[in-house]
Formats: sequence, C-alpha cells, structure tokens
Amino acid sequence: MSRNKVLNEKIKDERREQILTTALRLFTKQGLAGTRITEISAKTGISQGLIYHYFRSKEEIFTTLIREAIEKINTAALELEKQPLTAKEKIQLALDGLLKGFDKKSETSDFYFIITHAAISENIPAEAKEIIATQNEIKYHVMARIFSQGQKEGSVKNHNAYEMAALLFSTINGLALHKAIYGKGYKMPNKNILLSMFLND
Amino acid sequence: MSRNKVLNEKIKDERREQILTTALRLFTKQGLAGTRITEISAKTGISQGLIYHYFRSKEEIFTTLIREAIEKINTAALELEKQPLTAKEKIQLALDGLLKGFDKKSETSDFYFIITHAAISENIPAEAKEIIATQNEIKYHVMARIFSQGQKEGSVKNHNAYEMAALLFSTINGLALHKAIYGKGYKMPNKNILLSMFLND
DNA sequence: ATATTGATTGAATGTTTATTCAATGCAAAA
DNA sequence: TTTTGCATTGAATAAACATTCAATCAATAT
Repeated sequence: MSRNKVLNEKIKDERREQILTTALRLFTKQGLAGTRITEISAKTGISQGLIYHYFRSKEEIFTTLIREAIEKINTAALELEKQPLTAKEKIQLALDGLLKGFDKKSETSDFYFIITHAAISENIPAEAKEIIATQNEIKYHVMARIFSQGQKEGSVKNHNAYEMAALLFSTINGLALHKAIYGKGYKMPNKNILLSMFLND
Repeated sequence: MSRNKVLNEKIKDERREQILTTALRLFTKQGLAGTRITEISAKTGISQGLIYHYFRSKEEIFTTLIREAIEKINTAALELEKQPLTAKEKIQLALDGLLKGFDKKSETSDFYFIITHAAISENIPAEAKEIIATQNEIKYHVMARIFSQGQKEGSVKNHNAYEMAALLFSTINGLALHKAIYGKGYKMPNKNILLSMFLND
C-alpha cells in the first residue's frame, strides 16, 4: 500500500467540504456564471488544479449543492409533517426553525436561496434543472397539507392551502435574500408577525 | 444635412428601448455575468455591433437599468407618501399597486428584482454599486414613515417601523422572485393576507 | 443624381475564464 | 530507504465571450 486509506478519505472529504461551503456562499451572492473558479480557489486556499481533482467542473459543484439543498429542505419538511402535533404547532415550529436558522448561519439562508437561483435561471446544468423540476415542489405540497390540516382544526385561515404555502415560501425566500444581502446587519422579524398571515387570531 | 434628425432620434430611442427591455428580462433571470451580449442580440434581433453603437458596454446597459429601476420605485414611494390619505389607505394602495403590477407586467417585478440582484452581488459596475448604496434605502425610510404615521393613527401594529418596512420589502421581493420564476403561472395573493401582518384588526 | 450622416452588420480581435496536464510533495508500507 | 499512490501545484491550453472595426445600407437635403 501507500498512504493510509483512512487519512486520504478524510482529506478528500475535508477538501470537498471546503470547496462546497465556499462555493455555496459565492454562488448565492454572485450566481453560477458570476462565480469564477479562481475565486473559489482564492477563498478556500485550494489550488484550481485540486478543485478539478475533486470535481469534474464548476457545474458539478453547483449541481452537488442543489442536490444537497433540496434534499435538506425536503427532509426537514417531511420530518416536520410526521410529528404528532397540531398544524398550528407545526407551522410555528417551521417558522421558528427557519428564522432562527437564518439568523444563526448564513448557510441556512444560502441553501434556500441557491435553489431559487437555480429555479429562475435557464443557464444551469441540465441535471440541476431536472432536480429542481421534480423535487422543488415537494415542500409546497407538504406545507399545503399542513395548512389543510390546520383549516380542519380551525387554526388556519380559509384561503386556498397551496396558495398559502406558495406565499409562505415566497416570504421565506424574501427573507433569505435579505439576509444574503445584509448578513448580520439584518435581524429576522418576530415569527408572530409572519404567523398573523396564516393563523386565525 | 443627411437623414431626418427627428426620425433618427426616434429610431435611436426605439433601439435603446428594445435593448433595455430585453436586457432587463435577461438580467433578472440570469444575472449580469450570466447574460451574454449574443443573447440580447438574438432576442432583440439587433446585431451585436449595433448594441455597442448605443451602449458602451454590457455594464452600461446594466447600470442604466439600475438607475431607471431605483428612480421609478423611489418616485412612486415618495408620491404615495405625499397623498392626503390615512396611513392605512397608503399601505393598501401600495400593496394593491404592487401586486396588480406584478400580475400585469413582468417588467414591474423585474425592476424590483434587478435591484436586489445588484444589491447582493459584489461583481457589479462601480457606478451601479454607488447608486444602490445611496438610493436603495430611500423606499425603506419612506415606508417606515408611513408605518409610523399609521401607528399614531392606531391602524398599524406597534412593532419597530423600520423593521416592518424591511419585512414588507422582503416579502415584496419574495413575490417578485416567485413571479420571475413562475410567470403567468403564479397569481399574486390577495392583498388582505399581506396586510394582516401590518394592520390591526 | 449624389453627397452626407447616422443605422446597421458580422467577421476579426482581444480578454477573460474554465479546464488540462506534467511535475512535485508527502505519508505510510515494504 | 525505497516504493507506491494519492494530494497538490501552477503554468499551459482551450473555450467562451465582450468588444472593435471596416464596410454597407438607407433616407433626405442639396
């Protein structure tokens, strides 16, 4: 043998993680086309050559992030739905988790926003487009079901459930965007203000 | 002399307008770096050479749009503020105008979103950055003043007025984004849902 | 008719950026 | 201490793209 297999694996994971973390931030702020490999290289301190050792292309980095972001968000939504809670509690939990997440780590809002970026643009890798086309709507459906549950329970306002879900994620995206722009300088609003759009008094 | 001066002026204005309209749509969807001059050329049917006859560079097109967007939005905000109306009426008018505008013309939401795009990105022309830095906050201040007025009048909830303004524009941006993604497929929510975040019952 | 002036084109040029590659470094096993 | 296999580098190459330019067109005033 040569070098310790385990160590190599660890190094590999570390490097990939560094690249992905940095690329997420850059893609969020500048978009896929607006982010140069040299920037990722400079910000991570990893040479361009090494970046291409771990990823086939800039687009592959992007697609990897999209896959990760979508999966994270969908899993969280489906987990939430499963909880043995009232709809009102689920909605409160969702908003609370998101707002706190946005305040704490830029990664949380970046994950939200990069999906939006991918959804809006035509010039993204075919694979990323495919993931968005098939998986992005899941969270809308989950949230719509939770709103429906809440309407039966009497806690949620009686507008079309899917439209409310769309409005919720619109708002969340707006906040993620704001966070991406102003960073620490922007404190998320109190969740009760947002809740007043959806819940009966 | 040569050609009719007036006709030439008209042609010039028409071409510039075509270029700007198309570029606005493309910049909104793909960003500055993600939009190629060849795309603007193809979509307008105007040759690349002619685009450069009317604009110094791609960046100048972008900066022109930013200037236009900011001015349009700020003027509308300041006009609204001047009206002899209650704060509640002003807020209703603002939301109504925006939501209807978003539904009717993609240009309205694009104008909103391109500013956000410029605000978030570091790689934009210095001049555009300058405009954003100095002019973008105006609408927040105007709206905060309107919320303050409403708090005195008793119609608006008692949260920090500037934070409410930030939340309002966050939400508006989220909707503009949604519209940019889904186009005709997305109908704006009823303004009363949004109003319930800001107004007392 | 033709001279003039701006509109218009698209191929040629230059710049920026992604990607490749040959060479070197480094930890562990033999 | 030599060999092995992956990590790592940065300069070389290639691709994509913005920008320029020399030439042509079209309307009108003379």
